[in-house]
Amino acid sequence: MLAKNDGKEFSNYQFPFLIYIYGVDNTILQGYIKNVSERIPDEDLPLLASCAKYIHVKKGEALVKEGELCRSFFLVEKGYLRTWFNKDGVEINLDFTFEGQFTTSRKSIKNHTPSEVTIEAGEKTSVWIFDLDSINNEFGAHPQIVLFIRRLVVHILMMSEEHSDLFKLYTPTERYQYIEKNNPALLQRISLSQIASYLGVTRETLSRIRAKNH
Amino acid sequence: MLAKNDGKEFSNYQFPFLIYIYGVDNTILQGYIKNVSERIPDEDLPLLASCAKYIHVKKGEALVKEGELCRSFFLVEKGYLRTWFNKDGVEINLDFTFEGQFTTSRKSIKNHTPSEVTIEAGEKTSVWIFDLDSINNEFGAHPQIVLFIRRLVVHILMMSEEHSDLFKLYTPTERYQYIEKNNPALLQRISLSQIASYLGVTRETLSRIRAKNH
DNA sequence: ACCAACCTGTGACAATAATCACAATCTGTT
DNA sequence: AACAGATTGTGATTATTGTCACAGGTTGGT
Repeated sequence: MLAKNDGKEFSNYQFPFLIYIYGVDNTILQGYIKNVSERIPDEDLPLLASCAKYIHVKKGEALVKEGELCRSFFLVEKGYLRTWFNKDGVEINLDFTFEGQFTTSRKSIKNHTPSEVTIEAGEKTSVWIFDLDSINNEFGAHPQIVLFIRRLVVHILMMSEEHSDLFKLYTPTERYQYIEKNNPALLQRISLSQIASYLGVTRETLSRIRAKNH
Repeated sequence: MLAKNDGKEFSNYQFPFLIYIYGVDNTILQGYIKNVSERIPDEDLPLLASCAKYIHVKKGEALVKEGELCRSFFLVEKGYLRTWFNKDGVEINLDFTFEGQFTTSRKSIKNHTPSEVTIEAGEKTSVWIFDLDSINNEFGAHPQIVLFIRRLVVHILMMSEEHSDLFKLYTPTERYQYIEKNNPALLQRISLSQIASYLGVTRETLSRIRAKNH
C-alpha cells in the first residue's frame, strides 16, 4: 500500500533506511509539482502529490545504483542529490539536484535498462519519490497522472540539456562563469573537488580558474 | 489548408522553395513514425502520417533560422539536415539528422522562444514537416496526435542526450572512436571540417586523430 | 581539360589543461 | 586548543589541443 501523505498510513516501500514523516506540509510539494508545467490544473495537484512517498536519505546513501533498474522520479525537499558516472573507477559528477528539483536515471527509466549512473544523497536529504510501479498499481486509471509523468519526463530532459550545452559550446572558464551567474547556489554548497568533474576539468584547473576570477 | 499527401490537394505552406510531391510512398513514412515508439498502435499510423507535409529543400537552405520561432518537427526522408549554433561568428555543428530521423529546435518549440540554432539542408534533402499550428487547427481534437507529439518530444530529447554524454565523459579521440563504432555513416557522409566542430575540436586536431587511428 | 573554390594534411609554435608533488587551510571531534 | 583527515592552492613539468601558415588534393562548373 502506498502512503497517502496524510499522516494516517504507513508505506511498505522497500528501502531499508526510510524514515517516515507525518503531516508534512503538502502545499510546498504541490508548488514543486506545479513548476513542472504551468498547464497542470490546480485541482489536479492534491492527487499528484498523493502519488509521492516522502523519505529521508543519509549522506552518501544511494537512491539508484549503477547496474540497477530505476523506476522512480525523485523530488528533493531538503538537501541535495548527486548523480555520478563511474568512468574507469573515477566518479564523474553529471548532476546536482537541489530543493524543488526533480531527477531520475533518464535512460534506465525510459528504456527499462540498468542504470549507468548512481544517484545518492550529497548530504542528509529529504526526497519525494514518484515510483512508476506503485503509481500504476494504485492510480493507473487516472489520466492526469499519466499526463503529469509525461510532462515530468520532458521537464527533466530539458533541464539536463542546459548542462549539456555548456560542454558543447563553452570552455572550462566560460562554464564556470555560467554556473557563477546562473546557479551560484551550486558553488556555495558543493565542494570545489566535486564541481570540477561536473565542469569537466581537474580540481587543480578549477582552483586556478577560480583564482584568476578573483 | 494542410496538404493531405494523397496527391489531390496543394498546401499553401509558407516556405518559398517548396516542391510538392504527389503519391509519395506512405508506408516508409509510417515506419519512421512507428520508430518513435513501439507503443503507437498500427491503426493510428495513417492518421499520424497525414499530419505531415512533404517538401524538398536545396542544399544550404534553412528550415529554422537563428532568431526565428520554430513550431515544427522535421523528419528526413532523403539527404540530411545540419543543426548549428553561431558562436561568435563561428558555426558549431550540434546535430546531423539523416534518413528516418526526427529533429527540431528543442528549446524554441518547448518554450515558444526564438531559436538559438539554425537547421539547414546539408545536401538536397526531402523532409516531412509536422507543423504544430497546422496540426492543432486541423487535428486538434485527435488525442492520438497529441500523444504522438509528446512521444516524439521525448524521443528527440533522448536521442540528443546520447551526443551530450560524449562531451561529458570522453576525450576527443574517444568521441571519434565512438562515432566510428556507433555512427560510421556520419563519417562517410559529412566532411572532416564539419565533423570537427560536432566533436568539439578543430579540423586540424581531428585530422591528426584520424591519422593516428590509421 | 581547365580553373577556381574548397577540403585535407602537416609542420612550427603558442596556449591550455593534466599530472605530480607538496604546502597551506579548513573542518569536525575530542 | 589540539589533532586527524579532508580540501584547496600552487609550482614544475608533461601532454594535449589550438592557431597560423602553407602545400597538395579533390570537386564541380564552364
